[in-house]
Amino acid sequence: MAAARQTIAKEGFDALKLRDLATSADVTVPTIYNLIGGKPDILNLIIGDLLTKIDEAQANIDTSEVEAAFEAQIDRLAELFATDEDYYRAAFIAGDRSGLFEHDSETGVFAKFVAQPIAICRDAKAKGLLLGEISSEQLGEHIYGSYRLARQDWSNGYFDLPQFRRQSITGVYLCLAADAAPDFRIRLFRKISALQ
Amino acid sequence: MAAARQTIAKEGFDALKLRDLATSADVTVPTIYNLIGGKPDILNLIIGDLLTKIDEAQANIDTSEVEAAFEAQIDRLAELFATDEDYYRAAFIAGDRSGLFEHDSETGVFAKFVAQPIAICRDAKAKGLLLGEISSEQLGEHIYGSYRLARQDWSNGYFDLPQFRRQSITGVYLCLAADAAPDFRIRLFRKISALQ
DNA sequence: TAAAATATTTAACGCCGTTAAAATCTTGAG
DNA sequence: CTCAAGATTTTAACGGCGTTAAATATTTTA
Repeated sequence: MAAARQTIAKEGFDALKLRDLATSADVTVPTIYNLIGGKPDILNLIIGDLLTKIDEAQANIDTSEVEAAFEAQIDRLAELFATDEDYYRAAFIAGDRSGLFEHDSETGVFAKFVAQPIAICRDAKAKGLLLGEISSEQLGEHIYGSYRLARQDWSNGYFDLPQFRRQSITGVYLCLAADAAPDFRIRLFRKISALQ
Repeated sequence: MAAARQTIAKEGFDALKLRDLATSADVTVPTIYNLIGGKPDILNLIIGDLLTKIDEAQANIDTSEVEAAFEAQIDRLAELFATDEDYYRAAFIAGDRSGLFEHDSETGVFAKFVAQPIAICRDAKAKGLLLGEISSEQLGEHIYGSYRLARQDWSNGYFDLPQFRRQSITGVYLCLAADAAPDFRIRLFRKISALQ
């Protein structure tokens, strides 16, 4: 698996050939089938590893302050991705291709991650930062969408990690500003301008 | 090419085998190579066709009214996709995989399409609908992002065309509301609630 | 009508994921 | 310690894929 990680990181998932992998791990191809399985199984292990790492990165984030909460989530992810950028890019591409982030499943990845921004939005509404003219569900879904799009654009190689961070946070603040009460909105305007 | 379109529409791009294609077009495989080229060339023709159709769909849209302009753009696209949903889904997936929408190229697809919402935002600012606290470039880019994400989610099969329309338009209105002047903002709130 | 140019097909190559069956190594009872 | 039973690894091959050189058939041109 270490050899697979390295190959995927350097050359992408499609470049991973079982014969090459066997050579670099000093075994033969059927041994890989015996120990791990075929290519889809390798993919599943990579995706499982990805999700574990993301969960670890998102654990114990203080959500008491709205802006800090969102920024911390994104910063933690950016830091995680930076530890092995090629690998995480490849892992996300593999995940995207295998429909990892489909919306329907109640217990799926999407449902799990979209719940966080929705909860923070509810909190912000309770604090009077948001007007409540737009439902927390709609707002949270689009906030998560901002992150998802930036993440995809980064993993497709359209831009680098610093820009992933900028785009994500700008998107989050933009969504919040849509429903923000006057003072909070002005604060968001400043932050968005600073991110340009 | 008609046979290729049909196969891609029904079974996706990966399911397109040159031998099957040759059989269904009543020629042999090397004839395909002679007339069209290899698999990447077929992909390029599909993508070219896709872009042409999109251009046609977006031509002659009245941009004098802000909300109507955005809604018309999205509705025209949704109508186009509806004419052969499987095919357009497959074509977009092929396009995404070949890096069709990369951001950097000055003359690329991204630069071309992102220019439209930016222009409409400038117009809205001039009309006093937007405050101008957020730059038209930032706003336009995120508006285009809302559409892009919804389009990707649709083409990945995460939701259907009606929801593509809903998600796109909600995203656009959300971005606009972030920088909207009071009256315009209230109008957008109503539209967003209605779309829920 | 014959030769030149073009178009199509035959037949094969190399690469891929995958797997049955043989060979090797490990384990445990007598 | 020995040797059969079990688990592991390797050998060798299969079928399917995109691709292409070379032979064949067709069309065009002089």
